Amino acid sequence: MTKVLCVAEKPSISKAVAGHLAGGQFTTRSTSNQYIKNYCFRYDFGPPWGECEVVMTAVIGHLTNIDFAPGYKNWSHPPPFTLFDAPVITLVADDKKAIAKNIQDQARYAQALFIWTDCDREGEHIGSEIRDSAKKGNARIQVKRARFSNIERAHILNAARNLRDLDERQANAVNARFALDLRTGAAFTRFLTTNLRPLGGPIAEAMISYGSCQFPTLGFIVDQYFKVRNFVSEDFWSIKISHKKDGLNATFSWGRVRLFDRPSVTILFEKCLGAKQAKVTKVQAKDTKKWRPLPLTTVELQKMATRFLRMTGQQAMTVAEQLYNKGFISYPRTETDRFDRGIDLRALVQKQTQDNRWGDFAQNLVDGAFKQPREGTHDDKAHPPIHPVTYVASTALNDNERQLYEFVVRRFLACCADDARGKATDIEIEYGVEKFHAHGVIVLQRNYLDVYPYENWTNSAELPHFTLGETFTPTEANMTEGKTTPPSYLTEADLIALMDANGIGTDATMAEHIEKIQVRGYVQVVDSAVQQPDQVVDNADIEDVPASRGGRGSRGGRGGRGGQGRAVGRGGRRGVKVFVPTQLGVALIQGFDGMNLETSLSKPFLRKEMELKMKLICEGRMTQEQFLRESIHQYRAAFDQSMEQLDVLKAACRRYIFQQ
DNA sequence: GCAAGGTC
Repeated sequence: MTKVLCVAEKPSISKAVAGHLAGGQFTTRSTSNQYIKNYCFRYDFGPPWGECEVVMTAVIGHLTNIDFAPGYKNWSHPPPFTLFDAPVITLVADDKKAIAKNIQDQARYAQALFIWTDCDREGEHIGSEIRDSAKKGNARIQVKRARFSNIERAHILNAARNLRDLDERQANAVNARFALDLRTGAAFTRFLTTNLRPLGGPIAEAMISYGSCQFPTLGFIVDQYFKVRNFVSEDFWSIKISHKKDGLNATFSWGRVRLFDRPSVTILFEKCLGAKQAKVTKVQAKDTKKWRPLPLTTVELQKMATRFLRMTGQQAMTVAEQLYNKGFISYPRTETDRFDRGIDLRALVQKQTQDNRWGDFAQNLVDGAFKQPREGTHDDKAHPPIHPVTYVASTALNDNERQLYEFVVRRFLACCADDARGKATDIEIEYGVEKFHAHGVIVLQRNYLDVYPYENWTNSAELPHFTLGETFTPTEANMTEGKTTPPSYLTEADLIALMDANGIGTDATMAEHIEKIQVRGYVQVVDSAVQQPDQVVDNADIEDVPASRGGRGSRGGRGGRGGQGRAVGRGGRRGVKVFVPTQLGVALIQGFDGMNLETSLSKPFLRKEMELKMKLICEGRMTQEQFLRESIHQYRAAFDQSMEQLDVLKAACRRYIFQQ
């Protein structure tokens, strides 16, 4: 009988797949790694394999790592620039040796190796590592790969009958990234650390690292810092009308919103008052709805956890992993925001009916209110959206686990419920020559909102009844004045959103990068209520520094970030944690920006370009060698310029760290 | 002692 070795990317998958293939009939053998088990069973893979004796096992992520050859361990000799073309070696990490050995040993007895790693780029690369280990034990072993994106039984059985080949290109793309990140990271880190430490003071013993993800992340925070500091507040004036009728109040806002010139507003306001009567020019009532949320991705989970659960992204991921490892929720690292049609969502909803917090809501879904969730546009083809897989009572969980599990469940139930529905009314009036409008919503059916307290429909005010052509004298008409407010610093949710939009890091690593730049002393987390108040137009010395994205508060300045932020009052949001750069963080970004490198290291573009080139490798339109030649050349040029202009960097450090 | 990517 054909003997087959199956290897998954993580222990949980090997267990789940073995369970499906063996139909529960397998024997378990432990290995010398405490997390890895070998599952033995029989399975018919169909032609050409037929009935096989199977050993199913796993790795724990990547098996190997790359490093420089021994002659390049010293930080100053040979000089860092040599790292751009120093020889690198691939090694099995110490803590992975037993895992690699297990695969090598098992391969000896097998005619075929079936790889069950995640179906993404990293998974393809891990597959190639598994293959290399297996071939050390059995050079002639045949290698195949299963393609699957969830661990539903039917899906897994289908994958087992339709084995493919490993995608060498994707593995190569990952190889290329590894090599480039190592060379650039090590070269710049050694260069910065050895050259800036002599300046003394707080950085005398600091490790000053560069990384293709940590620097752009720091860049976002420094950018925002200058946007806040360079913000110039402007006075504006507006007109507000309100009218009481039938015991209800309607507030009308001005068609021009606001103007930055007081005399003009005064004249317009007086014209309004002179008209005495306002006339209703439009009455529109229409059905409206507030959309239920999309299925949950990692990025969204982190954003929500930092906003509503008082956790950092890093904590949220740790807790999510615990819940996943205990079998309560699905795999927590996913970019996918759409469920495969094959997944039995109703069955998952059913499991939640026993809870005394959301059980009734779940029961109502089961009884007919269930709606197939909305489908987002992201699909990593490796994992489904995050969802609860079994019910767990809150008493079996610790505080953080309970909170996060509750969020995952509520989010899932909200996805499977109907949109909230309401009636929106828009009233437009003319008062003198000026137009004003009022908008009101009445919520008719809360639907998903009943199970999802993280959202509400708050702008819902019921308007009095108006008829077209009706005239009235407003109860109140006022000229108001205000000041544009500065944008606020980035919250962790903002930062994660920026990283996501710019392709910095992956779902699994974003939180780590944010953590890293704190550990390095580049940024700090502070309470926005403490930081915010005095951030308007002080420090004339940096007045001339252009904020790179968006610039100063524009006329009508919305006080948002990138156009999508909430307008935040001058006092900031009390208790909200925000990121501000340290003097070192500002010095590094200003220093690098001051050197005017052809390719900026503090902006996300370089990383984006690398992602693009990795895609080209995957599509066969670029080779790994070509990628490395071009990218290394590019970074090498930036490195040479940095060496030449080291003084600019040092000056920035002196200026920001020593205030000279 | 350096990166970023897996996963425990």
